[in-house]
Amino acid sequence: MSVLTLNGPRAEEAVTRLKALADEKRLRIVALLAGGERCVCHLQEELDVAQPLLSFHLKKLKEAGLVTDRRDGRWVHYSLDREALDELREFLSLTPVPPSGGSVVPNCRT
Amino acid sequence: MSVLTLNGPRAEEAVTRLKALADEKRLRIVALLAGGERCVCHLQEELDVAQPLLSFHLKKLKEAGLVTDRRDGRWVHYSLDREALDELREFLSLTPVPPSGGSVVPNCRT
DNA sequence: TTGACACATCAACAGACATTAATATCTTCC
DNA sequence: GGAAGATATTAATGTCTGTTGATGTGTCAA
Repeated sequence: MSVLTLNGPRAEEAVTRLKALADEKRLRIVALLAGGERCVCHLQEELDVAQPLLSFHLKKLKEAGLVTDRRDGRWVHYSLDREALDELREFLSLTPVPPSGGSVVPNCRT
Repeated sequence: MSVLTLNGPRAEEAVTRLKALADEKRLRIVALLAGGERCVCHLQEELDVAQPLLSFHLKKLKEAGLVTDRRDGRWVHYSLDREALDELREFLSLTPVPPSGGSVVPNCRT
């Protein structure tokens, strides 16, 4: 009975990534990065957000593995990790779980 | 011009749904419902979670439009709204945003 | 080396969220 | 009608998260 209980590292990672995306500002950051690499100053201008706050959000996305950063002199450039995003989308395809025929369910006959 | 700033109702809805999914218990609920309709008592048994807490999580999912409920006598059966989930997955395909060629970006030449 | 710039981190606070226990609502059965 | 079962709601509480202002770190240029 391969019941997909959805525990384990894959689910944990998915929750982390979903949490990272479940914020309007971070979603806009990701949308911008979907257009290609952007430096922080660029993002700051586009999003009209305080610099420490932007740094905070970028850190969240980075910790979730959704973006990567690259230092170039004074500037730091962020990119979207498309593979990570695709992984998440595939995860949300949710392979069906058959009703557990074995266990005795209370009264309802579902 | 057509810069996908990712505001508007679609993004709002996406954030709501992502928030709803960004929780381990709710993700497990959704995974179970991916196998078909389930009554609350069934979910309660499978998830080993207090009844009011389960009710709370189901409400979140319902408010996000990810599940629907159906009363049958004493029991309430929940189902996954596959269409809503597919919409979200499509949303995460993130149509690329071209770098804003017009605006003057500070110093970096990204 | 000094100052200016780009970005990250820290400390503190406010609001949001998950959890629990108690209670309410709705339905069925006697 | 009254009791019992299934589910939802409420209030109270602790924890997490987003936000802000101050400060730290790394890099370039003079």
